[in-house]
Amino acid sequence: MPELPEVETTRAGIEPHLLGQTVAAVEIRQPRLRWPIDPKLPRLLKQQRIEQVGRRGKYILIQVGDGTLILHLGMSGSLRITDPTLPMRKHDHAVMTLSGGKQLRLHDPRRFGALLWWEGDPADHPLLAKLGPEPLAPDFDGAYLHNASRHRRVSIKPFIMNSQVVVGVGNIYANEALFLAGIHPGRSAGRISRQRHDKLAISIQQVLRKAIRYGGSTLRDFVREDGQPGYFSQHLHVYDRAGEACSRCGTDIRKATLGQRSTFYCPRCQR
DNA sequence: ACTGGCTCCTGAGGGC
DNA sequence: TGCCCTCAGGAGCCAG
Repeated sequence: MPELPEVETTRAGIEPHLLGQTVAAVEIRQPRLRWPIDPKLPRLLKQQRIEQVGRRGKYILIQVGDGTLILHLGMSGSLRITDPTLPMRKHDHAVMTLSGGKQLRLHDPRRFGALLWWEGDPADHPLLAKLGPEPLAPDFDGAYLHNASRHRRVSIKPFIMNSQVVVGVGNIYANEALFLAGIHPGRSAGRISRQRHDKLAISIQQVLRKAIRYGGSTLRDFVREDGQPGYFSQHLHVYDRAGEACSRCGTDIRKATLGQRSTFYCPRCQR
C-alpha cells in the first residue's frame, strides 16, 4: 500500500526514464479510477515534453509543457517502465508511450488511484492546496506537531495520518513511528507533551527515510518501476505482527481498531 | 471547527 | 475444489 516511501521510490525510479522524453501516445484502457480519467487526456499529453517528475505527499506530479499530470496510486497502484512488446496485464489502466520507445504503465487492481490533468501551479489544485508539510522537510518538527495538535482530542494515530496535518504517513508508518516514539496510538493528540512530539517527529522521519532506503514495503502488491518489491517489510516492528513478541521487551504485540484502521502496538513500550 | 463513519474497488485468505 | 464471508486501505465526503 503506497505511502510516502513507496511513492518516492516509484517517483525516483521512473524519473530517469521520463525526463526529457516526449509523450508519443497515451492509451486509457479503464477510465474508471477514483475519478474518471478525462477522455481528453491523450490529446492533451501528446507531443508534450516531460520537464519534471515531482512529488507532493503521495501525489506524483509529471510536469509537461502545458500542465501537470497528477497521479495517485491509491492503495494498490503501481507504475512500471516496460518494453511495449510486453503483454498488457489485467488492471493496466493507462499506458504512456515515450518517444524513446519505452512505456509507463499504471496498474491498479482496486482502482482507488487517480490520474488527473491540471494546468497551472499544482499547489493550487484542490487536492493539493490544503495539504500539510512534507515530513522530510525542515518545517516539520516537534514544535509544529505540538502546535498543530493543541486542543485536538483525536487519537494521535489518525492525527498523524491526516494529510492536512502532515502528508505521506499512512497506516504502516504511523504504527511504526508511534512504536519508535513509545507513544500509545490511542492517546489524545492534544495531551501529548512537547518533548514527546519532538520524539514523534524524529521517529516519523527516521522510519520514512529508512523505508525509502529499502525501496519501500511490499506487503501484497507494491512493486517498484522495474517490477522489484520493496524490502522494508522485514524491518517492521509492529505492523501486521499481532501476537508476536515485541522486539524491545518481548510483550505480545496487540491489534486494535482505531479510526477504522488496524492498529498494532506494544502495550508495554507504548504509553 | 472537529470528529467519526461511510464509501469507492478487487483479491487474498479463512472457514466449512 | 468451491463457495461465501471478511478484511485490507487513501482520503474525499458528509452528518452531527
